[in-house]
Formats: sequence, C-alpha cells, structure tokens
Amino acid sequence: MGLKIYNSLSRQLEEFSPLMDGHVSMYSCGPTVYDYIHIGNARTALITDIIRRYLEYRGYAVKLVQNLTDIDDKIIARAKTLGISSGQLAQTNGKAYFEDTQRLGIQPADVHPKATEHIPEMIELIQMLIDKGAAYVIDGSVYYRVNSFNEYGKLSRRKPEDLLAGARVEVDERKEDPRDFDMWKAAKPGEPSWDSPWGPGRPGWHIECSSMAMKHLGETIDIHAGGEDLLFPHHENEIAQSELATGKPFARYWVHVAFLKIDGRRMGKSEENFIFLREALDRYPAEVIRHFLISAHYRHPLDYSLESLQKSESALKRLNNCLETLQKYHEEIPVVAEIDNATPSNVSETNMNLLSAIDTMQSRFTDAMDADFNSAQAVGSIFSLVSQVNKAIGSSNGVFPDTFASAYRKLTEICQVLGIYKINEDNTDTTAENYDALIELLLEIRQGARDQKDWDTSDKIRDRLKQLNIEIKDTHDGSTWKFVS
RNA sequence: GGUGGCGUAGCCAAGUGGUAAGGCCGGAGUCUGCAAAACUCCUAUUCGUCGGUUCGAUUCCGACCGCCACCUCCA
Repeated sequence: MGLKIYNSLSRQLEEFSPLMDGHVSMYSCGPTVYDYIHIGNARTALITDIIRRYLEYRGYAVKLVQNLTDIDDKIIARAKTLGISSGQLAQTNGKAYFEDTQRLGIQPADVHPKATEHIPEMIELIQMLIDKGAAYVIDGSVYYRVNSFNEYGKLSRRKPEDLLAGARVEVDERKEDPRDFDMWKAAKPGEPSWDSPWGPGRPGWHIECSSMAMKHLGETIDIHAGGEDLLFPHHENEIAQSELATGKPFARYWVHVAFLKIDGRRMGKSEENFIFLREALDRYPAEVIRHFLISAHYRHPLDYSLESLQKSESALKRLNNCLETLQKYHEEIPVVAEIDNATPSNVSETNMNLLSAIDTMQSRFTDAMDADFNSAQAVGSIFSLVSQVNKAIGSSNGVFPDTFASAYRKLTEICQVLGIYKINEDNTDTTAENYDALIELLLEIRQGARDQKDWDTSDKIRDRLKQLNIEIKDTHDGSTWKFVS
C-alpha cells in the first residue's frame, strides 16, 4: 500500500510517485504580506508543513518552496493609509509571518522567494509568452491571451461561456477577452514600480508563482498546494502561463486545502471575521492549535470556535499525561536494550497486548496518512494506543519497562510528524531544573505531614503551589509535580 | 445562471457494500485521606428526508430538503 493523494486536477485519488525517485518537489502558495496571517491562512500553511513532515518521515527528500507576495494592490493601499512605503510594510509583515508560523511549529520552507526579488525572471517569462503570441501589451500593461491556451479551464472545469455568464467578471474594455488577465501592471503615478520593456510597472499575482516555482523547482513540480480559493483563477492561470511557456505539465499533484470557517462562514480577510494566528497563539499552546487544525481532514471545512479549541486542549492533556508517565521509563531504559525485548518466559498477556498495540498504532497511522494525509484518522490511532497504555499502567502486572519505553518512543516519533507534542521544547526544562530542589524540599515536608495525617498542612502546600501553576499528583510511587498553564 | 462540496451520537470528527475509529462534555462507579490522573460502565440497531439497485446501503444511483464555497482580491 502506497501513498495516495487526491489530485484536484483529475479529481481523483492517485497513487503518488514523484518525478525523481526518492525526491519530492513541492510548492505552496504563501501569504500576501499586507497584514498578519489569520488562523485560516495558518491551516493551509500547517497542512503543507505536515505533508512535508510526513513525506520526510516516509523517507523522501523534500524540497519545499513557499513564496511571499510582497507587492500588490493591497500592500500598496495599506502602506498608503499607514503612511509608510510598500517595502517597509511588506518587510514588517513578512517578518511577522515567520514569527507566527514558527510559533506554530511550522518549519521554514527550503526557499522563501519574494516577488520583488524575481522581477527579471518574471519579465523573461512574460516576454517569452509575448513572443509566442500568448500575450499582448496595452498602455504599458501585459495581458495573457486566454484563447491561446486551449486547455484553459482544465483545473477549475470552467467553460468560457460560464465565465462570461457570471455578472461578476470585471469588464475592462481594453482587454480582448474578459477572461484575459494581467501579467504586468503599468504603474500609476506614485506607485512603486520596476522597469520593464513595456514601461514601469509591477508583476501580476499569477506570474510570480509560475516564475518562482519554475526557477526554484524546475519546469514540472510534483506537488502544488494552496487554499481552495486559489484553484480559480490563480492556479488555473499559473497553469496557463507555465504550460504554454514550457510545453510541459506544471504540477503533477494539485492539493487544495478547504476553508476554515467561523460561525459557519468562511474566515476571510474581506469578511472581517478572522482571528489572527498570533492572537490564538497568545491564548493556546501551539500544539493545541495544531491539534485543532488537523482534527478534520484537510479537504473538509472546519469550523473555528472557542469550544473546539477547548476540546483540543483537553484531548492534548490526555496525551501529555500519558507521555509524561511513560517518559521516565524511556529515561531509565537505554535505547539499545529495547531491541531485544522479545522473549522472557514470564511475559504477560498485558505486555503482549501492549506490544501489539504499538505495532497496530504504527500501521494505522501510516495507513491513515497514506490515505491522502488523513490526519484526523491518524490522531485517532494515537489515542487508541494512549488508551491501551493507560490500561497497562493501571494494571502494571508483568509489563516490562522496555515495553513502556518503546511505547514512549513510538508515540513521540509519530507525534513529531504531526507536531502535537512538545514542538518548541527548549526553555521550560532549565526553569524546571532551577525549581527542582526547592519543590522537592516542599514535597518532602508535605510527605512528612501526610505521614502524620496532617491534611491541613499537606493540602495547603498543594493548594499554594497550584496557585503558582505547579500541580502536584499523589501516586502509588510518591508525589510528582509539573508546571501547568 | 455555471461549478464544486457538505449534512454521522449532546458537541467535534473518521469511516466502510455486511451492520459505526478517536476526542470533548455529562452521569454512575473503582482507586485515593481529599485532590489530580487513570480505569470500568452508561451516551447512534443508527449515519438529513424519500425512493431505487442489491441477499444486504450509512456507504452505489435518483429526487428532495438544508447548509457552505468558488465564478472579483482572499489560504
């Protein structure tokens, strides 16, 4: 059983096989940086991140390119109201984009090309299209002649007459065909511009992706991802430009991420119903937001609500509790010892069951992700094992520490692919170390009180520590503590 | 008008031509000095409605109802 991807181009689930054995080239349409990104934008970025992580987990070498649209009408307009330059605005928001996505645990792409740094490449591509008769110049702007590409509409399945019937197509009398779109926009007075053979101007949106994808990944790329709203016209136009220029398929697998909704409607910037990713990150740990965003399959709409985030928070707490309990086995058992854990004569049924549950989780996880990156199902496989582990810990008769250690390693390995466990682990540990001795002392005193059934003192210590976000649990093996938020 | 999608327990959400993963919330227990955590049991003979195909459909087909999106910038 291999990996299958739903290809928007064929509208079918297809067996995935990259152009070059073992290597995957992937392009993801990035943000237009006129503002911070909202959680809806983050969904697409996160799915891209997880597809990449999973492909790597499966052994592929992935090259991911994600563009930054740093010049367009909205940037110009926003910069004007703020009284700063477009460049300044783009730079500030571009920086913010990386801050936000990295807080969410999204790994940077291998290349993050900016439109303004690829003007010559775009001019070259436009010129090529003019030379081929696929574009025409009017008043310093260059338009793509949709009629010159007879496969136009193959991605979105739109027929010319359908488009014309829609009353919402902007009528520009200068264009030969209402469907034609601009690849180069002549600058109006006062607008930022770049020199070109057709006069000063700036690139159109679609040309930048064609040009930068081909520059960094070649004429044919394996996977092209983006939000479903980009399917038309953006991706349709990318195909038209690129394929007419090269005569080769532009992207082999088109992946489109469904919308994040809020109150049943699409979360969108023009809707003004969005929540910035950074706002959400201030309220919830990154893992919680990630868990929420992958709790439905990427091709299905997902509704944002406080309640949903809380559900994810509770679910993740369950996962964390389990892993924290397992962690000590992992720390006590050297990894090498794990290899030979088959055997002993006194091997219990619980132990056997747990071992097989670990294998089951592994294969169910892979099957789920192989089925067009079904993250919701994949998460289910993880929680099934969590349940098994908890039962085994509860009974704990005849379960080898090795088995628990092995469960810990497998679970954390899988969680890494989805990024739902300690993705930004680094700072908390040193803080914990500093507190360690101090809290151990308090726990010792408390244990003394408990031995004398002095519950007042015992509970006081627990309650006061709780106020300091330190939670104590009494178990059979003594008391444990941890930071909570 | 054109195109596409969705409707599964109180909520969120997988899934399959043979009778429903997982999570959350709630209730009752077990454990515990009490908490916390965990465990057990309870919570869909049923998958929007009505028909059809089939030995059998939630899963295939058709109609209908409801919701959403794209066709204009938007992940």
